[in-house]
Amino acid sequence: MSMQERYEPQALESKWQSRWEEAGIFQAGQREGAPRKYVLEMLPYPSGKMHMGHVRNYLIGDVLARYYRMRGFDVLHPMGWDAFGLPAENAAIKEGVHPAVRTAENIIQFKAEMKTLGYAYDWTREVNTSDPSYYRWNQWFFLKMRERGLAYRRTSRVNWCTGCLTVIANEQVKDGVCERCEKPVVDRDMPQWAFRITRDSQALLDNLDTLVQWPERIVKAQREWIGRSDGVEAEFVIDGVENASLRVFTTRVDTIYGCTYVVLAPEHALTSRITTPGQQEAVEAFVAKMARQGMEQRTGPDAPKEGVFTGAYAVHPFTGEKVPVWIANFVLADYGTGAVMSVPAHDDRDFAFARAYGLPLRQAIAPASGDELGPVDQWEEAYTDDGVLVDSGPYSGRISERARADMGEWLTEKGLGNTAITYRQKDWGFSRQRYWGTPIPIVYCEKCDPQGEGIAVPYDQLPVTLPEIDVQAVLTGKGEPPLAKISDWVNTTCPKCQGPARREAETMDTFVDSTWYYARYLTPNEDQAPFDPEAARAWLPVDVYVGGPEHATMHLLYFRFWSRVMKELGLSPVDEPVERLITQGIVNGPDGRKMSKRWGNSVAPATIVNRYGADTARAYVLFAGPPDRDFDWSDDQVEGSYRFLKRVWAYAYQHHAATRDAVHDGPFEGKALEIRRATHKCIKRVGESIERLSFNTAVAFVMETLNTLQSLGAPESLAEKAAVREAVQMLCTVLTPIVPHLSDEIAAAYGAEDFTVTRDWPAFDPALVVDDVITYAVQVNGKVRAEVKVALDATAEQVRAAAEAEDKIRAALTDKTVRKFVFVPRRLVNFVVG
RNA sequence: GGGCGGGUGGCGGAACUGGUAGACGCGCCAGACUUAGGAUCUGGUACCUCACGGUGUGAGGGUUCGAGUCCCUCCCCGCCCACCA
Repeated sequence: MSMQERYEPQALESKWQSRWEEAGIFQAGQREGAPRKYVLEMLPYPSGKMHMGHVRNYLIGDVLARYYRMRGFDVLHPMGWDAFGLPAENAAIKEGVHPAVRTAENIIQFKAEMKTLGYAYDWTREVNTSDPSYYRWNQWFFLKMRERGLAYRRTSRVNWCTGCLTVIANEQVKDGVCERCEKPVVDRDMPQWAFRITRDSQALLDNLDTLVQWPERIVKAQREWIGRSDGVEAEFVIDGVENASLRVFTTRVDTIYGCTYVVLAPEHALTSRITTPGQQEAVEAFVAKMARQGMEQRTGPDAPKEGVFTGAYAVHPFTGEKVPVWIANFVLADYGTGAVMSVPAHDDRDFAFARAYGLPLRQAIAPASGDELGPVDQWEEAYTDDGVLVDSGPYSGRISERARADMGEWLTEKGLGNTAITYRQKDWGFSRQRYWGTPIPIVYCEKCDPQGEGIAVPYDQLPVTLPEIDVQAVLTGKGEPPLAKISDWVNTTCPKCQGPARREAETMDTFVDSTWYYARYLTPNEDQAPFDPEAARAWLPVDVYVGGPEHATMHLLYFRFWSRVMKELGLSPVDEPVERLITQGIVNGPDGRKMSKRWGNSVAPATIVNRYGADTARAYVLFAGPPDRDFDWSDDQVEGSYRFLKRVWAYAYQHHAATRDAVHDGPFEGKALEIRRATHKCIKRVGESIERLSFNTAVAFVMETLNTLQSLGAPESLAEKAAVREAVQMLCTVLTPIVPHLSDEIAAAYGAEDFTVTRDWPAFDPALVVDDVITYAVQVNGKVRAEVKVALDATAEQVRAAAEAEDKIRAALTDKTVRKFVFVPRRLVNFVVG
């Protein structure tokens, strides 16, 4: 095959893309008996256009997928669409286009754009989460989980827009007002569906230790998010109110003798019962104000501490003293018991609150060092460290840690409390008042289900599909949930009594869709189950999962939770869905700011592909820096990557005619040997770089190799020609994970009839990756004074002799005593002189 | 406030296990080919110094024959979480 002089990426790239597709080389499950690798990137929400973050994300997976294939694995590398969601629904409200229509258009565009980048996907497994054949299994999972008590209905707090008269998402609340109508947003308690993820809080926490190939920061973020605290609950009986007592949760029961009052969340069930008539007005006003504020405002970064006295007193379990009961904004109703004991001397928040309201301080802990802190009323801040208990009755003199254990035991014995473990993690509320999502397969029948708990739609009636709608009339973003407006959909018959019933009008959070999609790719057409458990045994867990670190605590926790559920249901063999997680950094604009419309600093992938070709885009994005690091876009560097590819092309072109048929069995000496050495070092280093995800250095090593080859000049002898031919072939081969189109084109020009990615990753010759002459640095007292070249296997004595023969070294050693001679094989020697 | 990253030439970055700091690329300088080049090729390029030599990885200290890398103290930048008792 001939080769043209100019590198013209556009034409050759689409040619190879179609050839790969025709040959079906990226379809998984074709390599009988080969070990398997499942490489996955987080599936995208199909907006109309890709951005550079997508390009980078998929590229990381793509390089690995191609590389593993060359390493002999049967690789599964699928792609699909997280197709439900808010943007399409918002667009529908604004423009009146049906979300399904818009989403379908977007998918076509997005997919076409992805294809221009040459990703090695198995498109035969494409999944669309908005397709009934997919979301029916969301419904199936929901019913299974409900049977197990893992999905339930509860009352919980939502953002209620006072203008739109509807529930809105957190992202739609800006500074306490609705971003659409700018009316105030308030908290409102409403019935919601939730998944009992907290059942597995401890397991999810424990299993983090097994995720050794996850980035430390993600593991830490999850640990923090689950937020286990070990402490005690202690009971405070309300003075003078029949059968009223409250429990506080504390991790610092050792400070309890310093407790001078207790504080409840305004929403605490006891608040209204214990408030004295004199305080009623103030308390009600405060509670009302809190309800108006919404959580954002109330507990935000610089919300001041505010509270009010209820008039009630509670009995301190240890001292029997009566301490006042307050309510305050900073106490959270949904954490611990919704009540805290206040120890202003030893807690920062309590200190600030006590100071603001003139409440008393009492010291209960002294520094273990014996340092005196002075009178507690004059403290500038709380003393929050552990220490030795003081003024703590029988516990005085004990150290904090011991005291905690002893006091917990005492409370348990007296029936005034118990040790307790609390988690920050909350159950996952997943119902949404949206149209564009999975319908929750529940109906309400007043006759069979007067409590309104919901009756499951029978499995054989799944899927409950979304009805056709008049977009303009239904998707208004206002009032009751869209589906509630479709009377012939929402009105149905009760599966139990066949009488009239209403369907649940809420839909599922789109995070449900992304909990298990990776398993759907295994058998995307399965219609008896979400997926075939047999295939799951073959392919799970996912070997490599690539996505943004912003998913640390939501998606990746839901995903792990769901994996456990799938195992319980006998569908999947594994607890943990993913072996190795890679989180990629952000691609910023050239100005260092996040690419966005606002700054006008976005660079569209399509622009780069059109101008330079996909391979340049690929090489640049990989070369720009390590995958987990952010980088700023640089047009100049793109140009540099393009230049590099042109140079590869030029080298191949230049020697094409003379070397493409050159065969030589050896020996290789002189220049031919140099060429081969460069080639084999390149194979070794690129492979090692890819293994450790250092794609930028992989590219750099190929550049370096090319520099070396070029400086060696045109081949003359047959041996040299054969060496150049090998060099070109190997360059194409090791470059194919990075720039696959260029690689295949050059390889074909050199006579290849295969695809480079279907080759085995080349083995390097170990004899060729070490030079036979080594340059040693010669140091005197740790400073480099000279270099010497010696044979590879030179002994310490030989290197020392060579070093001492250097003028500079001789001069530096004159009149000095060599106290020590350090020899580091193949690197340096150091004369330590005095 | 907490957690996690990160501070290395003019810039992006390299140095994987303590061993010649600055690979590779961009930019810049000089030259070649050119009517011209923002095309391509060749050479140079950490800083100070004419040179000998010296100085350099955010600052300061330490360990070591030897520190970008390990230890201690501190400063700055970015991201995430944030009144969780």
